Amino acid sequence: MLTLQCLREERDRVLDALAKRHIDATATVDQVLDLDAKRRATQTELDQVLAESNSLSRQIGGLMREGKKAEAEEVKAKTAGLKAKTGELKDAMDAAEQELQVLLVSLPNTPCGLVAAGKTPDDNEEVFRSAEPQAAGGAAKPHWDLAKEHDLIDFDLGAKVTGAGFPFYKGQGAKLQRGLIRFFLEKADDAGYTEFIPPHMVNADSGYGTGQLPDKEGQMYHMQEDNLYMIPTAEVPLTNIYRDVVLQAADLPQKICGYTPCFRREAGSYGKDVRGLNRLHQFDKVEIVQVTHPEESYATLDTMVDHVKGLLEGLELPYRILRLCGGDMGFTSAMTYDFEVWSAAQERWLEVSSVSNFETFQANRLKCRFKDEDGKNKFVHTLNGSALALPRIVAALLENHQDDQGIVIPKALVPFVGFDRIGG
RNA sequence: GGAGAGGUGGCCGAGCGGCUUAAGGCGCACGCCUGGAAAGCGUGUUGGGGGCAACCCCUCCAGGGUUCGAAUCCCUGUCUCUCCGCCA
Repeated sequence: MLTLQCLREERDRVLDALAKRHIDATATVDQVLDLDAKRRATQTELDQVLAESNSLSRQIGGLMREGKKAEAEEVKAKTAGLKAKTGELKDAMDAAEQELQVLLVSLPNTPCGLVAAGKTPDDNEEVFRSAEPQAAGGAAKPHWDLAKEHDLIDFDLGAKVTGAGFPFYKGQGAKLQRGLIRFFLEKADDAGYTEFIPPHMVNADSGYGTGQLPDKEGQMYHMQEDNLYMIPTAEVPLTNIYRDVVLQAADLPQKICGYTPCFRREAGSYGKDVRGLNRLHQFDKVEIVQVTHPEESYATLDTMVDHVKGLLEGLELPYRILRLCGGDMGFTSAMTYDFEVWSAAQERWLEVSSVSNFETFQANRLKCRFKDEDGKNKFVHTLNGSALALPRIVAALLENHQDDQGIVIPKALVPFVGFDRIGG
């Protein structure tokens, strides 16, 4: 959520930035500023009435103590009408505040200066590309065939037991999952991230804190009975650790990570690129999260990008990095880098990681602050990144590292999975 | 699921409907004292909002209610703890 202060002081900059998302927020922002002014005027008036009411009550208290009952009754008469008035003003305040909140929550984050104004994924800027993918020349088998051939993943069984998009991993396929998770967690540990195993369900406050609610309500599985949400990413429980927290400047940066399964309804995307591991309702992911000083966050974003690069290089996969354009960026992000790996059989790029700086957008909702040099509480910046999401990595590993007999496991991964090839 | 107890500042811990605009202690910060320190003394120490400012308002788990006045009384919710039941 954008801060009121920012809208008040930098209205034009905010509007320009939001224009990169192809949103004309002029009407909304001006309405916010109008409501804000109204709210403040009402508050001033309310404060005056409350001050008078408090003062009279104190007088009555004093008189009662001295036993001057008649005089107390006289003062009491003066309080008539004050209550109705405070009630009215409070209602006006609440109404203005609620309206304000609805509008504020509807505004996405402002893209940072480097972000281009494009509209579609085609307008994303490629900022890095690894060694060229090998031209398979149509010989490469798709991962769903390889998975079946080597009995690694059973999609039909998942469909029977749960539904489409919930596969079973078997034998070496299961070991590969477990090995990849360990590989990613060890690398995060080496980079100084503290590991957490968070809950896989969260309450509505947490969903709101990281921005899934109310914007993406329909994308999460909801347990109606207990009003809990299955996490769509570890970002939600991990970042919400910092909800309602005031940190010391010396505590920054906070670096944490965690492995969780992720649950996504993917409503509205049926039939689109859903073959094999391309799009699942449940998948595994290791997430890295940092909470930083506002001046450090973009340098931190670069180190997180480097971390993910290191992982993909360890897996010897061809990949590229995109800086998302305004039109393709998530609601809460100020800048996002997407990582895509090459699918040798599908002959297209698959997104495997998204690394974002949210600046104060989440911190404002989370009320996560730190005490700055002057002892004042200021909002931190939050960042996160997938490091990494498993299914498409598995797809790319199978497709890119296949040979005549089976699949070669990249050297760096061998100690974690416990074998150096599948098949053959 | 049943029964009971309880949520007060950074922490501990008092709190009779009005001298509580939250006692006292610990911790922390600053100052005095000291050759330096400890002790001692003094001052400050939740967060949010309004006002150019003096200052004012809100904040004792959350939301309602009673009252001129609520940390205190009533209702609802929530979380924690103890016991019983069930259970990996």
